[in-house]
Amino acid sequence: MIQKPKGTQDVFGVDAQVYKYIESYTDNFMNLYNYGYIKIPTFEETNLFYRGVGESTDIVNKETYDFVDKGGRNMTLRPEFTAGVVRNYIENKFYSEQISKFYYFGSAFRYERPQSGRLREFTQVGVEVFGPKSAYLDAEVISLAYRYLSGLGITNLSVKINSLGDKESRLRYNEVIREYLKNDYDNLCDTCKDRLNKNPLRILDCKYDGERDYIKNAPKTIDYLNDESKEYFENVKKALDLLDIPYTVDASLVRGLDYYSHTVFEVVSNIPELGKANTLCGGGRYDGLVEMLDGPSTPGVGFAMGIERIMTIIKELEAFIPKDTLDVFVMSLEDSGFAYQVVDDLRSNGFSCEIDYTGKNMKGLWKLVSKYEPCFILIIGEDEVKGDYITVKDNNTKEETKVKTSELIDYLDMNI
RNA sequence: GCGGUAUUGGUGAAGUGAUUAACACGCCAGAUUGUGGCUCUGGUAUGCGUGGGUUUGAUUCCCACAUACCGCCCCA
Repeated sequence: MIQKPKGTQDVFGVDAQVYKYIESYTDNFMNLYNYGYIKIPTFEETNLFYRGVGESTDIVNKETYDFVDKGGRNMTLRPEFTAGVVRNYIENKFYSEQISKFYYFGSAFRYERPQSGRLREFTQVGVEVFGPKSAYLDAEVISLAYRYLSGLGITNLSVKINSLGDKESRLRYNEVIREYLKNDYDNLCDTCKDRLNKNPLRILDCKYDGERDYIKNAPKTIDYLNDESKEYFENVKKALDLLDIPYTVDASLVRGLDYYSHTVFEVVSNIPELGKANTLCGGGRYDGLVEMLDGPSTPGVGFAMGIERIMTIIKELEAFIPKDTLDVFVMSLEDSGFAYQVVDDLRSNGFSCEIDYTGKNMKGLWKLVSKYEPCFILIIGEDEVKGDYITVKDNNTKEETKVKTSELIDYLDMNI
């Protein structure tokens, strides 16, 4: 028997309802903020992710699904969306506009060891905004993430923010941290020794070294921001206060991807079912990325969140109660096939409708009624066909009414 | 990629080196051929993740592989 590939899942039943609910909620919600839906390719040239996400990241180093297509091209299944959205922005020359706001919703792929809340094919929803560099915009994106999640009924959220500063601040900070860690080099874990050269910021984020006091007391990026970066960060915080978004500044928050600058943030949930996979949303500002991918220098800001983790919470909190709303169940007690015509007619008129196809007797048909819980039950037997009427039973009041066949649609319209 | 635990029907599961693999839910049929969700009766794994091995005999022991979950790592 062929099984589904490792780290993938079939989504059906209640899960599928929750998934579709989130999807349509997303469309409505993003419309409120005037973000436009964008659908980008599931795979791109491998190089895009190398340059966009960053060669020093694990995502690109060892977690991508790479393949060579029949034309000999190196391709990669998208491990995230930002690089692809930026590529689209540049390729379609959206930079002729003052501002571009996009949102996306779809699968991303990472070759990882699966665990709960961590899949090889997983679903991300996210936004990217290009053009203006405004603290209000950073705050909009953060508040959007927060309100999106609370709008889904998720209550136990916390927002963490930090600033990495601009390029100048970051370079200066890198020197400071390297100097600070010079004496501690031998105590660092192997990955952090490597990080010291490539991306020293990440050491603060290390689960192992990050727990040691020496690292906890290490210089923080926010202490080495230049005046401009410092002011920008202050303005973001002010804007968040203005919007009444609760947040905490977490100086050790640096995010794993290379492209971030200035504002970085995460939204985490503290419900135990998520375990360690409790980061619902991660994002920030990436002012250098468009330029890095051969576009004109353009500021950008965005985030991504994981739908599967959101689904876990929604189900746990019972924030979403799925309802089967079948309008009508049709019972056929004669064999002219007339009942099937009625079903077709009802569906054409916008009523959700079901009928039995397995030739059940009365008992079995009523069992189906119990299962589907329709609003109305139509009984079509020989008497009805002969008399040109249909017996309509209201499943709430249990009252039965004889309705002329030609007046059935009107009757249901008035009573449903 | 490293370490650990697990894998029995549609589902939740009990169980044993050798006769019919418990129990419960679900599903199917009947009691009840024009009114149900209750009850009762019967049916429902030629099989115990896959492939090897040990054995007179393995679902039970051993090995490998696969998958799931937990920890590490990483992140959504």
